[in-house]
Amino acid sequence: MIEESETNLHSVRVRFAPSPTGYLHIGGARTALYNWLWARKCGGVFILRIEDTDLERSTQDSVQEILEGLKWLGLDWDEGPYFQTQNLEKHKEAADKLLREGHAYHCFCSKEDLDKQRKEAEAKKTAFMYDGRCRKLGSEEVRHNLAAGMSSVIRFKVPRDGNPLITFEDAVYGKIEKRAKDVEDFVILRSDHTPLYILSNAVDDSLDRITHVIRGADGLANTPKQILIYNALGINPPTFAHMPLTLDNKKAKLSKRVHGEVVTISYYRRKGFLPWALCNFLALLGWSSQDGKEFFTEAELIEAFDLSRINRHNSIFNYVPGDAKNWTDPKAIHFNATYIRSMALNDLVPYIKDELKENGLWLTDYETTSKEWFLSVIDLIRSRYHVVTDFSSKGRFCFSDDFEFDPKAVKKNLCPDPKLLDYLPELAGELNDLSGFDIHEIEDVFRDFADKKQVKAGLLINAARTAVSGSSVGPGLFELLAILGKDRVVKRLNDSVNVIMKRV
RNA sequence: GGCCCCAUCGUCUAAUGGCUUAGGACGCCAGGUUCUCAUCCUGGUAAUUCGGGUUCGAAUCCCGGUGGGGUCACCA
Repeated sequence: MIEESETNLHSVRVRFAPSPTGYLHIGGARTALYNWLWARKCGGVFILRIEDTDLERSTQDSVQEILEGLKWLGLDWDEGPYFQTQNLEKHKEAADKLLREGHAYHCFCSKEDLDKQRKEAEAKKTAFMYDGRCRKLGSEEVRHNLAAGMSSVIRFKVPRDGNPLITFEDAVYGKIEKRAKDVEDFVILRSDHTPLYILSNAVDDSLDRITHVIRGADGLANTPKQILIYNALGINPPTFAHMPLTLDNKKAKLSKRVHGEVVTISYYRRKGFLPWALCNFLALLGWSSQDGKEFFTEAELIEAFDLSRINRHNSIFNYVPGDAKNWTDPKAIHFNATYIRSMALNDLVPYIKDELKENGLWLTDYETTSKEWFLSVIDLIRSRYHVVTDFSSKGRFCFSDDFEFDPKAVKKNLCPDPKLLDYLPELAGELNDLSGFDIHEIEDVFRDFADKKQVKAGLLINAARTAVSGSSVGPGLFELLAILGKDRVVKRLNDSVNVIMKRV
C-alpha cells in the first residue's frame, strides 16, 4: 500500500480537492486556478479529487456544480475526478499501520466526557487539549476494553519526548514551526472506524503522488499534524504552498450563506462574464507578476506564474452589497469589460452567439451571409458593454425590431420639440431617397436638414438615436444608422411618431 | 483564550537596506475629444499600523504594542 512515495521533482502532480457540500465559489476557483497554473507551467498533472467523506453534507448536485464550474472556467483536469470515499479502506489500513507501529492508540474516552471538559475549560478561559490519558493504557487493558465492546477512537500519538519542533518549509510562507506540545493527540479514526479528513487527505495525497499541495491558508494550522502523519508513515511529505485567503470587505471569510450568489462561479456565468476574464482577475488576488503586467493570455499567465510570488496577506474581495453598477468587485468588472472591448472579435463571438440564442435573437445568417455585418455591429457597440448579457439587453435593438423605449430617453430626446413629429418622417423620406447609405451621405442629410429648418443638428441627432435604439446613449449616430441599414432606419423614424403620440 | 500567520493608497498590489519627493492598476474627481454615452488621451486624489532598536541609510532587518485573519470537533 503506502510505501515510499515516488516524488519526482520533474513530474509535478497537484490536485484540487473540494468537498462537495456547496457551490464552487470564488475562493475554490482561485485555488483550482493556482493549482492548474502550476501544473501547466511545470508540464505536470492536475488532478481533481472530490473529498466526499462527509456523507451527510455531500451532494451529487454539488459535484455537478463543481465540475461544470471548472469546465466553464477552462480549468481542465488530467486525472479524476477521484472520490475520496473510494479510498476508505486505504485510509483504515494506514490507521492500522500507525496503530501497529506504535504511532497511534485506542482512546476509550467518551465524546460526552470530552465535550464536557472542553466546555469547562472554555468557561475558565483556559485552553483545552486532550490530556492523552488513554495513551498510558496497558495492552492488557486495551484488549480487555475492546473485548468488552467498549467504544473507542484511534488517536495519533504526537511525539512528546523532548518537546520536538515540527517544522516545514512552505513555498509561500517560508519556514513554519510548531511545538509538539501545542498539538494534541488528534483523532484519526472514528469509533465507527471511518477515517477523518486529516488522515484521509494525507493518505490520498501520498496515494495520488501529489508533489505540491497548493491550498488555502486555512490549511496552514493543521499542516503540522499532517507532517506528523507523513513522518510516522515513512512518507516524504509534499511541498506545501498555502495561499492567502480572500475575505469580504468586513474581513470575514467569503461564504454563500452570508454573501449570496455573488461568491459563486455560476453567478458570473449567468451575469455575462467571460471565463478567462474571471480567471485573470482571480489570479491577481494574491499573486502579481514580476513586471506589473495585469492582462494575460492563458499562455502568458502560465509562463509568468510562480508560487514564490504569491503574497502572504489576505486580500479583500471588494464587493459592496446594494451597489447596482458595481454588483461585484469593480476591478473584476473592469477586467471583463476590457476583454469584451479589446479581444479578437472572433474569440468574442461565440459568447455573444450563446447569449443571443438564449434570448431568441440569433440568426444563422450571422455566421454566413451576414457575418461581416454582424461583426461590425459587435465592434460598434462593445466598447460600451461590461458583460456579455449587455448584448442581448442594451444591444437588443441591433438584432430585433421589438425593443423597449426608455421613457426618460423618449421624454428627453423625442418630446422636447413638437416639430419633431414632422421632422422625423421628413428625415425618413430624405434618407429613403439616398442612392447609397454610407456615413457621409447620412450625415449630410442631417446637417442640411438642420440648416434648412434652422434647428440645431443635435436635436435631430439625439431624436433619431432614440427613435432607432430606444435609448439616449449609444454609438455615434451616423455610424449607427449606416449599420442598421436604410430599411430599418426609415421604418423606425416613421414609427417614432407613434411613440411620441403615445407619450403625449 | 492557546497556538500559527499577516500588516503599503478605499480596493488589488510593486518596491527583497540606498536608484523612492513610495511605483502601477481599479475606483473616484477634473480637463480634452464629441451628436449622447462609452472608448481613448491628460492631469488629480490617496498609503508604508504605532513605539523602540540595528545601520551612514529602514516600507524593507530585530524586539514590543496594537489591529486583522486562520486554527484549536468522533466537519472537510
